[in-house]
Amino acid sequence: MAPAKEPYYLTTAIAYPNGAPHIGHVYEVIASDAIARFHRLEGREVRFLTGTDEHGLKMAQSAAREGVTPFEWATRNADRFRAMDELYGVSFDRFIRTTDADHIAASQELWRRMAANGDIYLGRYEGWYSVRDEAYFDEAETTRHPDGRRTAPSGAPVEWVIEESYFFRLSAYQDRLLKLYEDEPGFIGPDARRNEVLAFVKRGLADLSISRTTFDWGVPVPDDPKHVMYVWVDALTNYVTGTGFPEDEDSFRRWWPADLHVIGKDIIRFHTVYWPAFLLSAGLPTPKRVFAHGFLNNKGEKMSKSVGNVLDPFTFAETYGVDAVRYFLLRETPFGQDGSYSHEAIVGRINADLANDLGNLAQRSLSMIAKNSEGRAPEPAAFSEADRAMLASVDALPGLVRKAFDDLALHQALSAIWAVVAEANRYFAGQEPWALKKTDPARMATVLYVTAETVRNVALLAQPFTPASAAKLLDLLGVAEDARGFDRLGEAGRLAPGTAFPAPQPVFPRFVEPEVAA
RNA sequence: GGCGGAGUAGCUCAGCUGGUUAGAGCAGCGGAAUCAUAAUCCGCGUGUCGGGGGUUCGAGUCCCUCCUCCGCUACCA
Repeated sequence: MAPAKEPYYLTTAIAYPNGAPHIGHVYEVIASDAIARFHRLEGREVRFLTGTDEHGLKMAQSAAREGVTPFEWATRNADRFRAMDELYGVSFDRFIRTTDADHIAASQELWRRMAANGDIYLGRYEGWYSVRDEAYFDEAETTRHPDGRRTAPSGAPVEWVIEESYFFRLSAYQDRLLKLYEDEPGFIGPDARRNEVLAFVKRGLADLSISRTTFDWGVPVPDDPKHVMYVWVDALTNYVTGTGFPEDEDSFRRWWPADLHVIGKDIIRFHTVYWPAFLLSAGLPTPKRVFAHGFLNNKGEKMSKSVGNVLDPFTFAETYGVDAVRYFLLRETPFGQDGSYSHEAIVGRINADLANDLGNLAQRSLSMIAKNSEGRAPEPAAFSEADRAMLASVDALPGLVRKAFDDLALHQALSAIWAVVAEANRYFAGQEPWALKKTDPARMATVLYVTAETVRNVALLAQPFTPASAAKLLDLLGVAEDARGFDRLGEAGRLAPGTAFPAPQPVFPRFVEPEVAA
């Protein structure tokens, strides 16, 4: 029996369900999903958490506008996020909602521990407050108009508000945070983001206002229910709630600290400054890694509702197919950098990489096997130099893919896999099995075997990225469902000659432009 | 302003601690093949490596300077 492997716990950021999900949400969850699937295929026990962040003034305001309770409003939208996750094959283990009872309990427990450590005190927060923005602004940020009105950068009116508020003694954590960044250089990725955070913390930290009294849609502060927690305190806590904290201690100890938080680049500070400080204060371990992905642009332009170029994930999947979208988003953009979407780009990837390179490679080799090998895995003769070179490239792949996942360079994993697909097409064309059919059938069988074995390995490694299509490919190769883990890569799982294959059928369809109505 | 990142073929980008004729994919052009989802394979690039200066036997790769773009510069997330 293989030695037990370390469990792996990863999370996405939780989405603020104050509207419909957009393609940026898809990007984050499928990248996280690929990582989760990768580790499961490696034989690790994985826990994958995603969900929604449902408190805060904006949710309450939207609900009021819709004439429903905040919880009803949150539920309506959370359901759409969950439906989107399910549509895209996101293999989460729990979809957490910050309105879940156990989460509210966990948030209050974390608060109590921070308070017990002397890091929470009651103070007063005052400043120029914009109700619409739900934010305070520095005086310098506001604009004073000739008629005496004062407005926020957004144009929303601001008023001078004095609010009783609990504060978190963030200022006390500067040195400990800097030590954390130094001791664990991989804590923040990519490196450029790490530099930003480092610079930010070195400038000095002020205490953080962590409660509100101006609205009540939030987690009540323990022993002082006229305060609700600042949304981020409660939101960040979801990551420990997801492990069973504080009730289920065994589960908590098993999964915490998280191996990875996948987040957008806009919320780095919350995850790499506030969150570890909260945890240190509460006496809990800090997560091992926080990785910030970039944003997706539409043809180089920011997506925004006002520009009207926001992509609807449901339409997107319907147009191109779930696996095609997953492949495109993870292949086209180096993970951690901003990416760009365009119809031409995605169609190029679908047709060139998926349909032509891999889909057609599978189809041309499998249909020859169907016709010339009785639909069974061929019996190879002695391997030639070319065969050995092909298989050597195949067997080198797992190492490259593992390295790429270690670095969270998902695009490099795909690039390495598809380099082998390209090599296989060269190998196949060079060996000309269709000509060998007449001159040297044994040799033909060997070439077909090597090609099928190559496709098997490629399909195994493609599972984290295009799970449904990879499964179809493995079905076509007669690979049993319990023989699809990464322990079957290479020699350990070589196709057994004589294995029956079902009739081949295309796995990756070409994208054909719809007829334009005249 | 300060800190950080980036500027390499039409497009998207690789190029680690300086070293033979600067690479890949896509697009384009020409050819081959016909097993295959008209897919595949082979061949074809005179690129001021943002500008200028410098160090060096030798720089896309180091130093200086200038230009352009982007991110961060706290309590909106």
